[in-house]
Amino acid sequence: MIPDPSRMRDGLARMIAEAVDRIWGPEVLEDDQQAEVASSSNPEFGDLSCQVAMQLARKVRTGPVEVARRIVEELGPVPGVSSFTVDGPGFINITLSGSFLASYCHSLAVSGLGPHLPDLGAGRTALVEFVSSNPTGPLTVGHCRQAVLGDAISRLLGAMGWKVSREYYYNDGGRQMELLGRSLEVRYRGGEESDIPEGGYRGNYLSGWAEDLRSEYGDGLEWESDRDTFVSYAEKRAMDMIRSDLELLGIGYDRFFTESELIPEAVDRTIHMLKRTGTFGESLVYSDPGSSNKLWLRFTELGRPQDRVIRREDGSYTYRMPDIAYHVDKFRRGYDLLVDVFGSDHLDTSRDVVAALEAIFGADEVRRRLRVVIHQFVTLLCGGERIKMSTRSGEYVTLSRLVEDVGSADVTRYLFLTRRAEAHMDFDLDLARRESSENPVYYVQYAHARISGILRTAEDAGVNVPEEYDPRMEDILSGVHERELMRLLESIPVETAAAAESLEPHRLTEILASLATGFHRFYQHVRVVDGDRPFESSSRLMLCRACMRCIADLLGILGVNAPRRM
RNA sequence: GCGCCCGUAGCUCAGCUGGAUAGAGCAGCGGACUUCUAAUCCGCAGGCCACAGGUUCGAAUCCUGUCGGGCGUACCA
Repeated sequence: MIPDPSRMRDGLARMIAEAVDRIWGPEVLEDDQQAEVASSSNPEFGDLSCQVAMQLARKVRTGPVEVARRIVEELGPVPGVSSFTVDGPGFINITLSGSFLASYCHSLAVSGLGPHLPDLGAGRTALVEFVSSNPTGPLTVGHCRQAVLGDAISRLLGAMGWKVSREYYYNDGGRQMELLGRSLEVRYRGGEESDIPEGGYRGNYLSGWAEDLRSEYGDGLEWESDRDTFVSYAEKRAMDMIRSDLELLGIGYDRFFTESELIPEAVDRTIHMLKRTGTFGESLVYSDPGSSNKLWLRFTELGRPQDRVIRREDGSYTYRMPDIAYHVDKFRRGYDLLVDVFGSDHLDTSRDVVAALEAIFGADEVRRRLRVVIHQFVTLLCGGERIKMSTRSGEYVTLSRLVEDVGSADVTRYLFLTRRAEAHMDFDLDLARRESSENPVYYVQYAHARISGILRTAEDAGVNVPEEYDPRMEDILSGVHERELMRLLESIPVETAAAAESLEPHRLTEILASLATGFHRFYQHVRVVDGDRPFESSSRLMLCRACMRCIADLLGILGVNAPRRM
């Protein structure tokens, strides 16, 4: 059996729980979680630790240190563990054996991180919706964060065994598109700035489209008769622009889903469902007292702050309604997991959508299958100035401009992923550019490139990593620096799984930084390739290769390249 | 006003389903290249974890309140 950190931890937790059962009886532990075995914070406390003794002390009326001692005594020797100690207020600290760590690292070196990541998805399907910006102009810095976040979450789930699809949903039939078409038409006929309607779009990109439109269709188009041409042309150009912006970051979708694919059947059906689900015999949907055509949804009945109009006087829907119908559609399509990635400006709407879904499918079902990630806004600092972004005014920093200014998709992606979604983010453009040689990304990539260099040197010297693990390697890797690096590698699969479970890709940047530091430190102290000592070289090379595979695999999950030379 | 998010080193941020001395990058200061890449490493300095209470054997982490900042509070999306 391949040595594996996750299995080792689970196994130890189970053994500890069983030991507790044998000593104090099965009713003492509330659940298996209580005996959880986690990474130790500090090497002097071993590799792993368990704090169950401190939690049990009161219940079994024994001091925590004594509780820990009895558990350790009951455990006896465990394969893969070199020692158990009781430290501090009652921690059970566990030191893994050199052979366990070395053979695990051999597996990493040969097969990479993949086989050691827990199969959380187990082939189940997930749909990740992100960006979903209406096609009215180029994507901005704000979308950039969401794009990178959604893509990284998708990759992360994919790495954990989920079958992931990415979807972009947009409204192609609403008032916004009408305004966009109208704004294009003004440019097309060479109208004045003041002709652009209230709420219309003023970006320069529209002039270019207008020119192209003229050369394609001539200059005889009229708003009254060719409305659809203007609108659909604008939509097409806008979506082309969005797609190519996303491509700059290496982001693609499995499907672009438009609102018109829903209307009218799906929306009507959804309204029907909501009508039937009212409590106290009262429908969730009710007509406006002043107009039979206008419909309200009784959100207050669902614990939301206020009722909302879902269908206007003229029969068109407000944005919440198709959004709910779209989510119903996604539920119906049978995905095991739905992930929505939204900016904080959509929080309120999202809550309403979730409330409506709970009314239709039941709260348990929704809680089990839908997870919403809300990220905070990005403030762009440029020349010490804060830039407020707005697509409509035409004043904004576009995603493509940003990627160009930062100078690299890798850097852009990585920098956006170093903060957790809920944290506000100041993105200092000057700093991103200026620091680009001493950037956290390059720090990590450099570790990868350095190891690649070692591998090249090793190849020239005829040193390689054997296909099969050789138990004698354990002795070579017993030095403090080797040991330290193996300890670090041991924690990676578990940490990665935790990042996936919480949908927090930023944790991978933390893992990568510590991995790179670990390697750089190791490199400083240990010579790997030594022509006179082939077995030593090969053993250490194995460790380097394990490290390199982990870095490459984790960077891959973030969508960042792992260069072999820098 | 109400709802959600945030407040940790000079700056940007990790750490938050409670645990053992609070971390990183940048900026500052001082060291280390005859070496598989110095885009590196080592050291120093820098903190009432916004504030006040509470729960606990134990709180940056959980609860309450206060003060700051962001977003939302549309028959726009």
